[in-house]
Amino acid sequence: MIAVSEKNAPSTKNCPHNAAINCASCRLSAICLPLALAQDEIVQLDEIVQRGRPLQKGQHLYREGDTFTSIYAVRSGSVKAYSVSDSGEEQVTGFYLPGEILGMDGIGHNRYASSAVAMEVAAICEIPFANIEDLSGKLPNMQKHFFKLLSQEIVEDQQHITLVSKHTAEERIASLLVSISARNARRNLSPLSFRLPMSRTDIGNFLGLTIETVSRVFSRFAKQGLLEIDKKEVTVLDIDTLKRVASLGH
Amino acid sequence: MIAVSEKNAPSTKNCPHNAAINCASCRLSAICLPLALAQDEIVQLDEIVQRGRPLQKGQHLYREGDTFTSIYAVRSGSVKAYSVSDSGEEQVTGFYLPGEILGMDGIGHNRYASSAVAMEVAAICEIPFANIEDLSGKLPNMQKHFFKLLSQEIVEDQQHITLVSKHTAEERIASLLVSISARNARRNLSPLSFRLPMSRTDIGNFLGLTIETVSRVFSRFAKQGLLEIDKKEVTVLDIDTLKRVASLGH
DNA sequence: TAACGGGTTTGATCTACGTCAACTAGTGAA
DNA sequence: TTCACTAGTTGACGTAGATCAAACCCGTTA
Repeated sequence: MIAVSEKNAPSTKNCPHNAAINCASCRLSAICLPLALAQDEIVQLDEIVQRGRPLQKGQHLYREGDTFTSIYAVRSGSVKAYSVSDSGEEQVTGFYLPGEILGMDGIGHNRYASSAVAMEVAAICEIPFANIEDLSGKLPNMQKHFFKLLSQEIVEDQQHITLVSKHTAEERIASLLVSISARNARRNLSPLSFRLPMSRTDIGNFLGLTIETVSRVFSRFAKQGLLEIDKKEVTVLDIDTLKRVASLGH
Repeated sequence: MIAVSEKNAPSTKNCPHNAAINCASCRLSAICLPLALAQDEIVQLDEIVQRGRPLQKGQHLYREGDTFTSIYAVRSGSVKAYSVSDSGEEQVTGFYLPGEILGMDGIGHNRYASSAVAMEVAAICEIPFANIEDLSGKLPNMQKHFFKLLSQEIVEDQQHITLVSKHTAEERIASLLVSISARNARRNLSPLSFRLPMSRTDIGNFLGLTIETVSRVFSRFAKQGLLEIDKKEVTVLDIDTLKRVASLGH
């Protein structure tokens, strides 16, 4: 909500984080919401999308318990979602990169079930959910796409359950690296050389490991020649082995 | 698909598993799909619901990879869903009791992402998804309800991730027991005395534990006077402590 | 220049749970 | 009755990863 309420503020038009004026011309259109829509339908989507000024690192997009109003698409930068359980411990529930949608956990109870915070400067598109519901009633493509999106998130979460409940530390971390690599490839970025936007603490929390274990596994992978890692900068040297480790049962 | 294709076979009309002829008169209507619909809308839902002959224990409702056609509501008995990863190991993804909906993981890619098998004799309602999409386009209540259902499953899966990645064996098992107890209460069954429909193996798999650990924790809970357990028959003696253990951070 | 603080790495030790193995209790077949 | 088979329990022991503890790195501030 914060910092994304104003539409198309003139002063931000030339900022790289605001390059897209509309969905049709957005370079992410092939992987983001427009993906499933026809040309004329994208225009209708475009009318309900609100583009705000970029979030700074550490700024929240929404907080757990806030009244649910909108879902969000990442346009640039990256966002992490996390929830805090009754017992007070934090659980990182996801990392969101450009073209990815977050906030859908709020639909079920009209309150966000998690908080979302920028891990670096990030530009976000806000899409009010009431408008999505309207549009979904009119455009079968839109309805179908949202059913699919939600369902896919269920499947991904279930795969993540398998990952954290049945796989070793090495498999979990290889899996995360392969996932980020593939998501970069989708955006035509290098799948072998990239910067991890999240801290070791976030990685550990997301994967159900301690920060020390994360650090040790990175070191071990480097020693084995699978990758080079300098702080957050990763260069994958042997993606095939990494993929094998990632999908190894044990 | 198997065994649920024929509609209202006359021979099953008097079977207890076929007590409901329609959604409006079904004793689960308050917790199942009709929950969100108006009287006249339930009639429309009713027209697309297919009620089949009961599944026997061990029979599959659908299998991972099958073309997605329908979602299912449990009318009696119980069903477990599980998926098999590339690496071959099984992951139990959920247990479904009367009034609960399964199969929604198939929407995303037009194939079921898991298999569903009856854990005991079970009556199932099949609802073709194409009809749900049609109806959702016409009835905003229906669309809204399905968005909510899907979103709630996301939130539950994320809570399950927290459970298996951050909680001890005792907390996980207490949590499962409290969940089953609450779901029984919703159906006006005793929350303190019930039969677990699933095996120790299934419980362990679902919670990311071995069968031995499950067994030991049950024994420990019994020794501490929290419950009595005889094979699958559970009597909860101290639900408050059990709930405390279930939501304990550590 | 030093002092500070957050994020990260590395080593030493501990522990919850997994693994392996033996045993019990049903259940059903012949 | 015995045999076989499956599900569950219990005990002894091993281990992956947690915990505890130092130290390091690198901006920032004083």
